[in-house]
Amino acid sequence: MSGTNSADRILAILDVFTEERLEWTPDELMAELGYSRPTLYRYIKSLKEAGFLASMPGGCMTLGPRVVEMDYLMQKSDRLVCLGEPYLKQLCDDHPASSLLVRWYGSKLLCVASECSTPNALSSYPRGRPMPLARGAISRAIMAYLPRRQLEPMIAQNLTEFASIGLGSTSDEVMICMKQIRRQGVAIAYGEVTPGVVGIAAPIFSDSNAPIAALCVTIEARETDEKRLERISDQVRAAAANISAELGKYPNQTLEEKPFRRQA
Amino acid sequence: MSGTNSADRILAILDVFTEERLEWTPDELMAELGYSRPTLYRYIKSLKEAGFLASMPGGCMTLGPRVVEMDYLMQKSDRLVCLGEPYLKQLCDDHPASSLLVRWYGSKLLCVASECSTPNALSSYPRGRPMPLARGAISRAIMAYLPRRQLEPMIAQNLTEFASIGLGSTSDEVMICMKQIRRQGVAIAYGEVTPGVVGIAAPIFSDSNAPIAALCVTIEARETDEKRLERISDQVRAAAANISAELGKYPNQTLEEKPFRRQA
DNA sequence: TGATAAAATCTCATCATCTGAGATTATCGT
DNA sequence: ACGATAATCTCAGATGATGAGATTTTATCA
Repeated sequence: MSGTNSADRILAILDVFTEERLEWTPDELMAELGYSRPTLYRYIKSLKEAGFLASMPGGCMTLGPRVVEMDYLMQKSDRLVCLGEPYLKQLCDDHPASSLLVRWYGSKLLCVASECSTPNALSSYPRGRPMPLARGAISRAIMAYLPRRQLEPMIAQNLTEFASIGLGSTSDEVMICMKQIRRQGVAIAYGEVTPGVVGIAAPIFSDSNAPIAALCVTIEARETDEKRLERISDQVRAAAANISAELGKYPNQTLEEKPFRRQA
Repeated sequence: MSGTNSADRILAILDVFTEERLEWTPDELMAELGYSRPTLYRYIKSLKEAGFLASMPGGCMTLGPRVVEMDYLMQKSDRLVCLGEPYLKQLCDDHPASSLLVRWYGSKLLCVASECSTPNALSSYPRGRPMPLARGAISRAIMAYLPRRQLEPMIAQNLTEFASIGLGSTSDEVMICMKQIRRQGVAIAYGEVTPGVVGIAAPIFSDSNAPIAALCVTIEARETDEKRLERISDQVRAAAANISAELGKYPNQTLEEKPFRRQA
């Protein structure tokens, strides 16, 4: 929880900047957060110096340039994105579809790269857009490969959700579905996230064989058929496998420096 | 400066995540930052809960999903970006060039949107890429419209830089250049940022008439001539004026709520 | 599966530093 | 230059941050 220590109180300031409200005056922030004037200004000063906030002409505060820069940094240095982008392009060339690369953050799924070959903006998923955690091909492609210890409580927690999709009403039934996904190498979901849109996703693994992301193609159900679906599945499976292999092949420099446990 | 208060110490953690080094183990962070183990873990916990950090499989820390989400939020809700994007596209359709929208953050210039109609990646400026503060058409297009109080110390500080570009060796001479930019409505720079590339930039104003951004077209010098340069200048000037006008026309909701000074 | 090592968290006494009311100074608009 | 608002400073009190070491949790391997 947040609120007892100053670390959380500082970071809480950034929470109030939402889509509905991207500009706040110091007085409004005082009212919203309940901080005293000097305290708030102290916090703001730190956040401004770090670039997370910026003052607009007029005294209003907004999110600062550091946010944009950090995202750029992450994107540019993200080997998953760099390796994956050509595959996204290829998939969109081959099919009237969207293709996305989605990262698994333990408690969040976040699109980190996407391509789109249809003018329809509905099916486009730009970078930064969060994804539902317990719905859709992406989520399942990753979950199916999680170790039991992580998977089981997760299934238990979202059992009603799984039941409503029709994956099964008990944990065991859902586990069987997951096993089947593992056998197939892809997860397919019909209209779970967007009605009328099919999602085909395959997991991407880090060099330690943990699923860290998924490659997904979404396509209008009426644009596709059995045959194309199979072709897409094959391509997605292969692309995800390639990306995984490449991710392991050239490990980050930091991994070399990182002390290996059993080495010492 | 940072370091005496815990606010800065927490935010300092995020500073060590650079392009060269995007993964850190807690022990490495301890060594780098000099924090004790419990303290560091307390900080990490707060940052992880806020989503600014995420632990990778293996215990390494990376920047977290919140960064990407916040950027998405900023981009999606940024009226400057939304209004400007059609103009960027238009300019790239009309010329073999890059067009960018650059925000002025007081102490930083940051590209917030860009288009590119040439395959040459050199001249492409993706979102998030910082720009040099005292060089190029963009910087000058904005500076020329700053109030004297801000402009004069800035010129004094970067006088050698201006001299090397040939804008003048004294503050007064540089001020004359700025005046000329104001008369022309655009700033043009020949190869100041990238050799062989011309930049044409015009300022964008907030509703309170402060320059908050610039629209810029960059084009290879050999792709252009006097005539085209003039045409681009006209277009850039007009587009920037249109964006400024639109920015003022539909103010953010928050501006309405914001207490007006003279109203009370 | 259980043993073992490493990682992460907890405990707690000390004291540094955070806090907030009010005064003061800087900044802005006319 | 003036008046009004915004931002910072001062300072005493006390809250909450800190770090050494113990402990628990998690991961690794036989």
